[in-house]
Amino acid sequence: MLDKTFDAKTVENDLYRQWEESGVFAANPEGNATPYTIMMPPPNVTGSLHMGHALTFTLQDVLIRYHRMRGRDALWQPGSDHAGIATQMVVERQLEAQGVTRHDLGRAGFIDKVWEWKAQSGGTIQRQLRALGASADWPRERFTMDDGLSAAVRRIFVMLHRDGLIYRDRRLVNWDPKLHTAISDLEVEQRETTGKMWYMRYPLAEDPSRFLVVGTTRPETMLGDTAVAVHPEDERYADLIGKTVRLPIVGREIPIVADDYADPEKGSGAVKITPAHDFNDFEVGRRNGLRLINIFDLNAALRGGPMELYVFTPEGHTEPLTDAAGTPLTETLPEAYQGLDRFAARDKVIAEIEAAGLLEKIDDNPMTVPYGDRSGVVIEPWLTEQWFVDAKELAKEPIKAVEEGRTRFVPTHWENTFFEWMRNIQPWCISRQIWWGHQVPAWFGPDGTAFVEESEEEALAAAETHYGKAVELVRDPDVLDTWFSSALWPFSTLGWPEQTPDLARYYPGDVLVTGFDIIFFWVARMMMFGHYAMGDVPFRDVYIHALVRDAKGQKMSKSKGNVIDPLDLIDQFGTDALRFTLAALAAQGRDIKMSEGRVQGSRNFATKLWNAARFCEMNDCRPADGFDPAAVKLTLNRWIIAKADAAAGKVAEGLDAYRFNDAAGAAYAFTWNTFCDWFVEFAKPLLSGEDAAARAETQATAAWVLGRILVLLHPFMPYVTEHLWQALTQGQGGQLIAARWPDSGALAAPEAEAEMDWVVELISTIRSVRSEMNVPPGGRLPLLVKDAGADTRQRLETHGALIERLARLESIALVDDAETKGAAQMVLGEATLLLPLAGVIDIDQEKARLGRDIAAQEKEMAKLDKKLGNPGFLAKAPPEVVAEQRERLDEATQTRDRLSAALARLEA
RNA sequence: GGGCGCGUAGCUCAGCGGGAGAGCACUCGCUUCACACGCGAGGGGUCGCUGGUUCAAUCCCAGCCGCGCCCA
Repeated sequence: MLDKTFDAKTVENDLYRQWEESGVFAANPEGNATPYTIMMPPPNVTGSLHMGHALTFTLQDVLIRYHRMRGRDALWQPGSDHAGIATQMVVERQLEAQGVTRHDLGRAGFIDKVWEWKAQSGGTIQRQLRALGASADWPRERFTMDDGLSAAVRRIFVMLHRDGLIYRDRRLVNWDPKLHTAISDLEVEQRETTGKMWYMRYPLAEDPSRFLVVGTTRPETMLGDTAVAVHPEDERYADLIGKTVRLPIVGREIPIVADDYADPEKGSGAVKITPAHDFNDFEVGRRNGLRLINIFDLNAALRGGPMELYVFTPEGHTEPLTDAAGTPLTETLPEAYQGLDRFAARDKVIAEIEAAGLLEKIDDNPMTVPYGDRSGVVIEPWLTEQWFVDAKELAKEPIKAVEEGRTRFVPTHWENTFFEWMRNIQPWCISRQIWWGHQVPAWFGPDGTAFVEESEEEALAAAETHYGKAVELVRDPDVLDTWFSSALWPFSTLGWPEQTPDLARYYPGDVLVTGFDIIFFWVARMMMFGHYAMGDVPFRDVYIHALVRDAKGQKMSKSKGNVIDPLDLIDQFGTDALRFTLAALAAQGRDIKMSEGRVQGSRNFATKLWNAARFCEMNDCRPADGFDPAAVKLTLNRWIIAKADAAAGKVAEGLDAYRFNDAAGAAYAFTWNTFCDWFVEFAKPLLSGEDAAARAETQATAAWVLGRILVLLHPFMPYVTEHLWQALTQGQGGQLIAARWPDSGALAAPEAEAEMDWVVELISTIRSVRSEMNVPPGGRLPLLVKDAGADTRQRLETHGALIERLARLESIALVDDAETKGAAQMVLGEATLLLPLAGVIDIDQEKARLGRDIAAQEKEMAKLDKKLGNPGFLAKAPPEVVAEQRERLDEATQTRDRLSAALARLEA
């Protein structure tokens, strides 16, 4: 016997272990079934489960469980990524607590520490995923730093390099002065602030009494200015183009150039150009052949010693500027500035400019400032040599694939975001100046020539060929962006570069499920590398889900203190409740506002289901051997079977279209509002009645429908459904997770449906009037039915017992002409229902009620009359629509007439 | 400034060319033999505003107002 409520805590762990140990999560590469593949977006190894994870992994698990039940060979590939910067920071912080730096340990020693840390703390999220019920193929779990995946990184790096799609270049990168590494554009957060615009006067070299006023938000960079730009059509400055100004403080003579970048409307119309410290200025420098001077060191402090000068090559790259003898040319900053932090330098520059009378004015200026998303410090555009991926070239195939629908975004509007980014993509800086990650497979010879190979041996061999003798090589110390290895995930996890059977079978995946925030970081890059390495899309569909927010719609964040921990919700309401809530709220294109109340509602639903099962158990509703749902006799049973069949169709339709909310809603509505609210109540008289055949059929039907419900709800609520399945079949039904999802559509029964819908309406009508007339809930009344047609008579005959029970009637009688004095009257179809309420009924109240009903019908009639009186409507609307409106008018008219007759009788 | 999305019942949201829906909240009633994490009955909406297309607009189009996100 089942307990009174479902206690999630007592069953979840055991059931999960049972599933996992039975091997049902595993893909079956040897089988004949068509694969269904989802590559789990690998969570960060330092991560722990937050609400966003809970959503994304719930939806993936729903899909995986659904398709597994449909008979597909489901592969859900789990794993995690090594999160280069984040992990290195975590481990460094730990070391710091012991007073040790990574430099004390050395590179190899530090990396050992990271692996130690991973062994201890790296499995957190995998445990939490299990708590969430995630049915991933755990023995296949991969980590981006695994040997195989690392080999894949080296292989594709070498391939891309040979194809010229990876190259080394000296250009501006986003430099994080705290972490001492380059980061990609995507790792830079643009924050809105109100800064200042300082206007400085630069004296003309040939006439120091004349000035050019330049505006800047970063005065300290003036130390690296190599030009001033004005707009070519700006008449104010036309005569100055080609002349030079003398840079204050430094004394450098720099040209005045004409470039569209200078906006005549903005400030003075003249703009200082610092090509080594601003992305826009870099482009101006390239167009105008300007010099570059890198004035900052890796801490973004002003440099001490001599600073090299660079120039642009005709190809747009940069190279050191040398004298005729090939000796690099340098400059040195004024001594007072050397070693100053960038912000201290700013103050000093302004003070000195002001003291020299060269400060024109200072304005407030709304602007965006770049911050490192990991370090939180202001990012410095910095001139340095890095490895880049030619993203523009690699983007071509993915763009085509989306244009041609070979990869489909759901909802489709994310295509725009994807196209927008992919068509304007910049070179991707992939090298990082940290230790934890895949070290760049490049070795440098004595003259700086790079040998890019998969191993040191190959590099040495290549170098020997190149130099004609064996030489010593130094490996590039940098590592690759974590996303570089994550981009290989859809095929590296399947064994690539080996041509494994798994790779042939499970690539490409069916769907990638993720949030929009990593479309660029990850989705786009998987598509680039997938096409490059595999010649095909990495997945057919990309389902982009919403962000989970708090109940007020605010983004959850630790600093706001509004984070809801999914594990707390699981603890309070059970995993099924959390999962069902997330799925039911996952409507396309709208963010999810999570609140405890919603989860509580889902918990209540689980309890409702539990109690329905308990009812079945108490009434000996057990699955019958050889039960054929198409062969049942009783209308009631044919009706609920048809409804269950339709519900299965709706759930499947929802899931097939990634409409999780529709799917969850359909299962919920059928379970609660059809099965529990009506069928169970209808079944009661039969289950306790004398007719053994009817009882047996109803028991078997109830068990069958409950089984269907468990199947339909299993993807959403795996624990309670599995537990009930095994309890109700007493272990004879196997595991629900491995049960077959039903085909639907073959069990429709329109006549049974019409009949039972009529019964429902009859009971509802009587209940409504009882309530309105304040009939005591326990009081049983006789029901008189006037003008009943053949169908009505037959239906009353068939369902009399349950109508009496649910409408609380003492009897049902057919009458020709009834004593209506003191009776409440209702119209249902052709028949009029009378509830004699002599002594109870307030005649005036009843008249008013009938009057309201009549008015409502007449309002409807007026609306339909108007529509049907419109010649345009009759001429242009589809005939079936016109017919439907006519029918509705007829119905309303007849109902109105019967209500009027009832009113007349009351007044007689 | 560019792009995307959203304004429907008190709240959170479905619906998206032909009868305004759900959950929660609210009101009233209920020890009805599965369930008070429940049962029954209700109240509540010029479907942001203004135009247009259409026989017909909450739904399609345009503009406006308000809100959010992304990018510059």
